[in-house]
Amino acid sequence: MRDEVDDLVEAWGRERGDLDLAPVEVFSRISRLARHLDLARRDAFTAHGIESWEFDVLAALRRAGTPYELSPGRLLRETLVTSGTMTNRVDRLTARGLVERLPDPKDRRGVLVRLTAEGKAAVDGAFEALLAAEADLLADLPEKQRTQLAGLLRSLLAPFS
Amino acid sequence: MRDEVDDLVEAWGRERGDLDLAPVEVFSRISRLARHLDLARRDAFTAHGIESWEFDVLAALRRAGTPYELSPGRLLRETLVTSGTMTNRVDRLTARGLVERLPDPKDRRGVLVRLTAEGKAAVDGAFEALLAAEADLLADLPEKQRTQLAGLLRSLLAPFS
DNA sequence: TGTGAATATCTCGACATCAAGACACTTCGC
DNA sequence: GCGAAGTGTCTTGATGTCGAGATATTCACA
Repeated sequence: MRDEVDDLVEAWGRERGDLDLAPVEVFSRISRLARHLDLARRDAFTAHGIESWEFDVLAALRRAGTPYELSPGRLLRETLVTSGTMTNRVDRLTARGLVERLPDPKDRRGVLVRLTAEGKAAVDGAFEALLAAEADLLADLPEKQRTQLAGLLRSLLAPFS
Repeated sequence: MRDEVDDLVEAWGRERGDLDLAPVEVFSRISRLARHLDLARRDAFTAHGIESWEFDVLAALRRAGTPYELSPGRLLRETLVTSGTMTNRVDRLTARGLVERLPDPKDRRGVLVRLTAEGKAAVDGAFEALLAAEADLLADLPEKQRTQLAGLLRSLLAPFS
């Protein structure tokens, strides 16, 4: 079975046969899979009427557990965006009624963002759709190999944490 | 060895113990690795005075082989951006002297984008730096496992091609 | 050869993001 | 307690990308 990266490596090999292209075999596939995955996510979420960035924020709140509240600062660290972006996102999610802003009782500088009942329903539905779509992509991979893959990826990712 | 995704899966497991989170173990790691890799790429390229988007375009031309010419249309398919974006990118690369635009002798609607000598030197240097940085990230992974990982990723990616 | 569909590129307006700075409140040391 | 440094959030301006539309040329076919 051949993929796009085989072509990529072949082309580079023709032009730069002096280089060891082994890293490309791994990292180029990771980048491309991430791009395809983004599109698959987008599709899965569209069916549930939410966008990827909305899911990122709602999912962080959902994972926090009841009462589903986090500060904007915490949210931006979870989702790796800047504060200006998070302000904008919370604005739009508030306008859609999926979250609400409340003053932080412990710190009068601060604000808490809380999932509404609709927000919780939306994120739960979207997450199930995402898992289903992802499970499809993995359907051809036997469980043993899937576990092996997860383990290898973990060993690459762990140094960053 | 534990990574960020172990935490993520643990949090979801607390909240949604009813769901099979196996896909997250694979795809969330792929997404996160892609993000970290982007940053590593950025760093490697910065040392060579070019940006990631510049590399994407220059590398497509470089891989095409002499005379290092491709049409804007071909470039946008290679790099997965829209035509408006490619026009803008070619403008900026032309301003930097890394590529030049020439009329397509075969099709008077068309244009060819050609790598200049400086462009070729820039992309070759940047690619070597990228390979070195990526090799570092793989340093702890024995060759056998690296090959195994590449193969597993290929089997996920191939269906998209 | 002429006509309409397809193709190739560029232009333009909208928009999400980032980065830097402003503002309010809190915390810590004296 | 008082002042300075730190923290948390929001505002603002710049920028890169997308998407739709405009223009020019080529292609298919009658």
